[in-house]
Amino acid sequence: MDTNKIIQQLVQGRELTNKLRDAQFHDSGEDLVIRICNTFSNTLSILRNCNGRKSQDSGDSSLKDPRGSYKRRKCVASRTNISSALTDDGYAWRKYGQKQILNANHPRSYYRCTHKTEQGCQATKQVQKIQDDPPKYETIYSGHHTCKNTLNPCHHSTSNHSSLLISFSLEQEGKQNYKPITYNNGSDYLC
DNA sequence: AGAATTTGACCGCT
DNA sequence: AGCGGTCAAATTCT
Repeated sequence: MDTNKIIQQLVQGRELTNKLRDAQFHDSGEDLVIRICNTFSNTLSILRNCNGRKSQDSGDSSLKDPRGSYKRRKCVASRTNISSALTDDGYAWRKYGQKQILNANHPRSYYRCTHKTEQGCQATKQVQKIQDDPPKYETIYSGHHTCKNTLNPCHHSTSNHSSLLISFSLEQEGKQNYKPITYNNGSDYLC
C-alpha cells in the first residue's frame, strides 16, 4: 500500500483539525478536538514507524526474569498522547510504580496491562502531568496489547459523543472500544 | 479475602 | 554515580 499517501491525508486531516481547534476554543468541544488531533498524531507516528524501520523490533525482548537479572525494555515502539484530561483508553491498566522525574514538577506513573499475568500482555504506559493550568497529561504507550480485553464498553445513554469516540479509539488502538468514563487512578475501568 | 495501589529498593543503562 | 524503569512487600480499598 502507499503509506506516503496515507500519511499525506492524515497530515492534512490533522492540520484541518488544528485549525478547527484554534477557531473554536470552547471548553466542551476543545477536549474532543484535542483527542482527534492526538489520534492523527498517533496514527502518523505508527505509520512512520512502520515505514522507517521495519524489521527492527519484532516483538519485545525478554524483559522479565526474576530479580537480579531482568532486562530493561529498550527502544520499544511507543506512542505519545497529550491530553487536557486523564482519559480512558479502553484498556484495563494496573499501576505498578511511580517516580519523581528529574526536572519534572509532577511524578510519573507507570502502568501495565491488567492481563499481563494471565495473558502475558506486554503493553505498558507512562502517565505524567506536564502542565498545571490548564492541566495537561502526557501518556506514553509502549508495547502492544496481546490480551483479549474482557471489559465491555459503557453505553451511556446520555453521551452523544460516544459513537464518535469509539470510532476514533478503534483507529488509534486497532481494537477495543472506548469507554467514556472518568479515569480511575490506574485501576480497572468498570462500568 | 482478594484485588489494587503505594513506595522503597533494586538493577541496567549512560 | 545518577537516573529511570521495574519489582515486590506493605498497605489500602472493595
